[in-house]
Parts: sequence; structure tokens; C-alpha cells
Amino acid sequence: MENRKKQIIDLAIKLVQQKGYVGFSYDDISKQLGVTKASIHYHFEKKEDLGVAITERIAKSFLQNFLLIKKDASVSVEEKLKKFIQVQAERFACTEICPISSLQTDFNSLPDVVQKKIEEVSRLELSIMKDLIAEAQTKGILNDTDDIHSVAVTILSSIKGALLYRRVLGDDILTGVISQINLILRKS
Amino acid sequence: MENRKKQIIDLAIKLVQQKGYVGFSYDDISKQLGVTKASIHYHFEKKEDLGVAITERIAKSFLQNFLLIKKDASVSVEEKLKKFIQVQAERFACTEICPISSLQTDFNSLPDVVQKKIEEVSRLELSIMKDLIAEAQTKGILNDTDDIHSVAVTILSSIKGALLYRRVLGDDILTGVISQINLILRKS
DNA sequence: ATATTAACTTACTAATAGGTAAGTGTCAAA
DNA sequence: TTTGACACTTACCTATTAGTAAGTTAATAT
Repeated sequence: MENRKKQIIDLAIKLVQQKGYVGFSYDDISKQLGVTKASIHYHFEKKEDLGVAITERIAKSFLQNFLLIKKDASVSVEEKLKKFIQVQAERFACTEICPISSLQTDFNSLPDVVQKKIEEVSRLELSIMKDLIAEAQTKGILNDTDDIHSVAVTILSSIKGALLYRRVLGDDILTGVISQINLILRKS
Repeated sequence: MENRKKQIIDLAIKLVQQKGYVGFSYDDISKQLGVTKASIHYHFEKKEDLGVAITERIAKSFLQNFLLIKKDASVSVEEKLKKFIQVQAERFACTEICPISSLQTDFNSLPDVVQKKIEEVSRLELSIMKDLIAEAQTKGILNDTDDIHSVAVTILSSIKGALLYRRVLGDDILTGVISQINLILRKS
């Protein structure tokens, strides 16, 4: 049952979103899966092993998501960018934040291996965002004078930050932020 | 020595920024202050008491910061807004994030009292940002068609999010984001 | 001088954390 | 039919957590 491993990682990511890396325990996982704590340790001996698996799954699903949109020739570059931002922002349920944000917050408490992994994922995220923005710029959607890197960081940051505010305020915070992002992109 | 209480709160805020609410312990505090753990419990019986004190201090220093800038008639509204954003963004050392962001991330693990407090502080933060933006709008700096609420949320979110990326990437991420924010404000 | 208070320390508790060693049941290949 | 791997469980260990009860010390007020 290689399925169990996937089950554990999926649940662990959800728990990271809800309680952070420090906040979730093997006991949480084992109880929710109806097995013993030791059986989780059988699949992931140390917590950092699970931590690495978590970041790898996040990176994988992130890349999949990106390629799906990127390769779709049926929509315009502008729509691709908008759709990616939309998906990025709405991937999570109402009280959930981005698992990457959660791990970035817990960064100092992370094992070295996981720290390196989360750094990698953060750079991957940024480079993907930059790729989409660069494509948009060649098509004239974006101002040539705009610094691609700054735009990419600002878009990702504002989405991630908005998810934090949504968690505690509950209000519909994302639509306003997304419309502001669209204004950034259209201001040329 | 009412000083000790302040000392504990200051250190606790720093620890929240570094390791989160779940991640810091009474032992951390006692060791760094050179006293016993029980003595910290003497000043703040339960961890949630310290949690409340933390949020109250954050709110207080936030308001102070705001009033200092707000009441200063020597600078223009536009400069006030810019300065406030600058101060907001650069208040923290290189690997530190906003303590409010940290508590928002740990929100689900927070005691009820602290949850309510952090919700209050979040709203306070937003209303202060909106106040400054509204003032800028009446002076014509901002487009009249712009939704003040969305602009306020986007500015705060992008700063907070950028601090997360800076923590793990180390790069100078803030200047780009701040210049993008200034573009949002000037685009009218 | 005595009582009281503030600010501690010592010494503990119960709960939970991550982690491990040794054993159990099941199934498939040899 | 035995071997061996896989996916567990039982039973433990040690460290750390928040939290408490009782005693200590020094200063202050009466």
C-alpha cells in the first residue's frame, strides 16, 4: 500500500496549513488515519523526512498546475496570467493559508534539509511567476519599464499576505487584492 | 520591578517573530532573562495571559507609530503615506517577519482570548492604513475610483508577504515591493 | 520590631513531543 | 512450505511542554 504514504503527505500538508510545521504532530496524523504513531514513523522515520516529502509534493503540484496553464494555447497570455493568479489565490479553503507561507513563517524552527527545500520551492514559485509575467511583457500587456522581479514578488506577496488576513477576518479579502493586481498589470 | 514585565513582553514578541506562538516556550524566555521558568509564570500565569499582553503591546506601539506620523503637519499627505509604508516594511531586522503575520499563521492554535485580540489588531491595522489612504484620496493623490479597502489590504498584504520571502531568500525584496506599492498609489 | 508584599527559587506534576526496539499478521515468491 | 518483505502494533524511552505549590529573600510599610 504505497497509497498510505500519499495519504500521510496529503494530511500533513493540510495540517501544516492549519497549525504549521511545529504545531502538527505524528499523533495528529496517526489519529486521523486510524493507525498508531509508530506506523507513521515506519513510513517517515524522522519528522524531517516527512518535512522533505511535504515540500517535494508542494513543488510537484505547483509545477503541474503551472504547466497545465502555460501549455494551454487556447487562451491569451493575459488570461493565462490572470488565471494563474486566480488559481494561486483560490486554491485554498476559507481558513487555510498557503502551505509555503506557513513553512516560511516556521523557517527558523525547520530542520536544515527542510529549510533548503523551502528555499528552493520559494525560488521556483518566483521564477514561474516571472516566466508568466515576462511572456506578458513581450506581448505588450505589461509596461517595458516595469521590473519583472518586483512585479512577481509583489503579486505573490500580496496574495499570500491576503490569505493571512482572510484567516482571521473571515471577510472576502481576495477579490479586492486580485483586482488591484490586475490594475498593476494593466497600468501600462 | 515593573520593568521585568516589559522585558518579558519585549522578548516574547521577538520570539513570536522568530518561532511563532506555538514555537516559543517559557523556558526560552526564562533562560534568556537568566531567571527560572516559574518566575515567568509569576508575571504571566498562563501562556494566554502573555499572549494577550503581546497583542496589546503590538497594538499600542502600532498606534503610537501611526499617530506620530499622522499628526506631523510638516510633511505632505503623500509623504506621510510613503513614510508609513516604509516604516511598516522596515521595522524588522533581516530575518524577522511581522509579529502579527506570525500570530495570524498560528491563529488556529491560539487560545480564544488571543484569537480575538489578534483579530482586533488586524482590523486596527487595516483601519489605520485606510485612514491614511483616504486622506491621500481627498488630496487627489489617489484615483477616486479606487476602492480604499482593497488598496489598503493589498499594500499591507504585499509588505507582510514580502517579509516572508525575505526571510527564506535573504535577497533585498522589500525595495521592489515598495516601489510597486508607490506605483499603485501614483497610477491615477 | 513585625507584618506584608513583590519577586523570585526549588521541586514538582501531567501531558505531549519525537523517536525506537521488538514483535505480529499477511501475503507473495521460491 | 518456508522465506522474506511489508505494513503495521505494543510498549517503551527521553526530552520538553505548560503549569503549580511551597518556600525564600529583600524591601517597604506600620
